[in-house]
Amino acid sequence: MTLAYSLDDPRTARPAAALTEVMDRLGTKMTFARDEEIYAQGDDVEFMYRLAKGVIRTSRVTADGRRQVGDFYYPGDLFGLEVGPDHQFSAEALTDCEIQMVRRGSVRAFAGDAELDRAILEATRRELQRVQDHVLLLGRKSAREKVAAFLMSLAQRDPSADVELPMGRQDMADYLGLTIETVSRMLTQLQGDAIVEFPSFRRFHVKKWQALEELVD
Amino acid sequence: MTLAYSLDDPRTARPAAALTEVMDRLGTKMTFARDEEIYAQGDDVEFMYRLAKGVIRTSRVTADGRRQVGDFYYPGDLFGLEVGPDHQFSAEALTDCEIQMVRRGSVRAFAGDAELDRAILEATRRELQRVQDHVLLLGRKSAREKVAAFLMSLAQRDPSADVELPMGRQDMADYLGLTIETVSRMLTQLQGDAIVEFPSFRRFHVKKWQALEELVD
DNA sequence: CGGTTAATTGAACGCATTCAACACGAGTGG
DNA sequence: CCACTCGTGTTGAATGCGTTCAATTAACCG
Repeated sequence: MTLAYSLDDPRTARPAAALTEVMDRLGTKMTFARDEEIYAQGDDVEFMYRLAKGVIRTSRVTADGRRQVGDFYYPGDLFGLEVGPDHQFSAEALTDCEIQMVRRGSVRAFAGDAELDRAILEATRRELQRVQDHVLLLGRKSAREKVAAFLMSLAQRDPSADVELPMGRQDMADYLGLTIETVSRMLTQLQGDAIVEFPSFRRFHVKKWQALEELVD
Repeated sequence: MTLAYSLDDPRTARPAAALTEVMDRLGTKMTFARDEEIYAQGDDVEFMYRLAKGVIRTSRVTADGRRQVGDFYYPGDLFGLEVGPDHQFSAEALTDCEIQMVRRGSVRAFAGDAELDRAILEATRRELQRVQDHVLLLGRKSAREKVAAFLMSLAQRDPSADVELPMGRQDMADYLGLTIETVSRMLTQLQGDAIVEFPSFRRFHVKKWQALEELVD
């Protein structure tokens, strides 16, 4: 039932079965290497994408070179759902990726299926909600809270003991509206307070969930 | 044709005819007085709304009282398109308003009309794009640039010589992720540079479009 | 091992905030 | 018409958070 689906946490929700199925049938699976670009800012919007393996990042760059990371996408996530005609964001593979791609036109032609349209709408709505949370984070949170919220969201996605950070500090900074130095300082600070622990640069685990939650909202 | 429609500037685009028509047929027109609440954060998502007259603001407040304004809506705009089950934002009338309201269920029942679903999807997509622009503004722009971008967007909406500001300084600040004092300082600064002029607190016009554009991107 | 990139740390700076005082405008009543 | 008040906006001075610039350290990879 589609309604119950919409109640899910937008961070972890998965696209509706109808959509997944159609994409598998009509689309192509492609692989991208680490740091490869999937589409560029300004490209025509031609495809819909579902990430099967790996992690990707969307970002946009202003005329004078400032970069804003839109979001990070994990296996199961749809991305590239832009208004078009051309991409406002670029998408790059953070790790080696497998991506199911399907032409928009193919999906549209196959439609008439109201359930399919609904699934795309649901995916767009979840995207909207995530972006709105991002707005709150950028507009009204301190550096410490931003970094805490970011680690929290990763830890929620990946419930394993040790959470992997597929992105570097610069990506985190550009997502959070901070500099790498500030991100780094906040990470060591959170570690100093024994709230999280970093066995290596790209790996951490939460030690005090409650303290982290209090920082986040 | 729906495709051409999606190419429009999301700030000024209007909902597709199909949707407008259905909302008029099935909905009710209600009036709200200045400062009245249309729905509250946490309320069930029951309706879709189209603003007929006036200006409204959506906002959300964190547990510790920090406020983030989501957006401002003008006549013709759809709002309240949230993921549900309950509103993450509240909506308040900035001026006396007339609002066309229609139950989600009514729209859904009337559907089967693929065009209708498409129209809602389009509206959601435009909303998404606006929020994404908001992210860029909050994450990577200085106070001066934020205020300039805000005035710019208002001036584009309202092509008349004198643009009215339906919102107060606090609303602007909470939209831009700043304090009222900073907003005020930037306004006087932009006025000092003869880029804009304020004949009164709630009214301005652009004097140097080019200088303003350069500040915005 | 070096050589290279990424991350951390330190110190000085600057933009936006905070706290406080002041100005302005609208509304009310004498 | 003026005096008073209240809400809203502006301005000033001091503080502080995050940035900037620079140096150092750590990880990765041949």
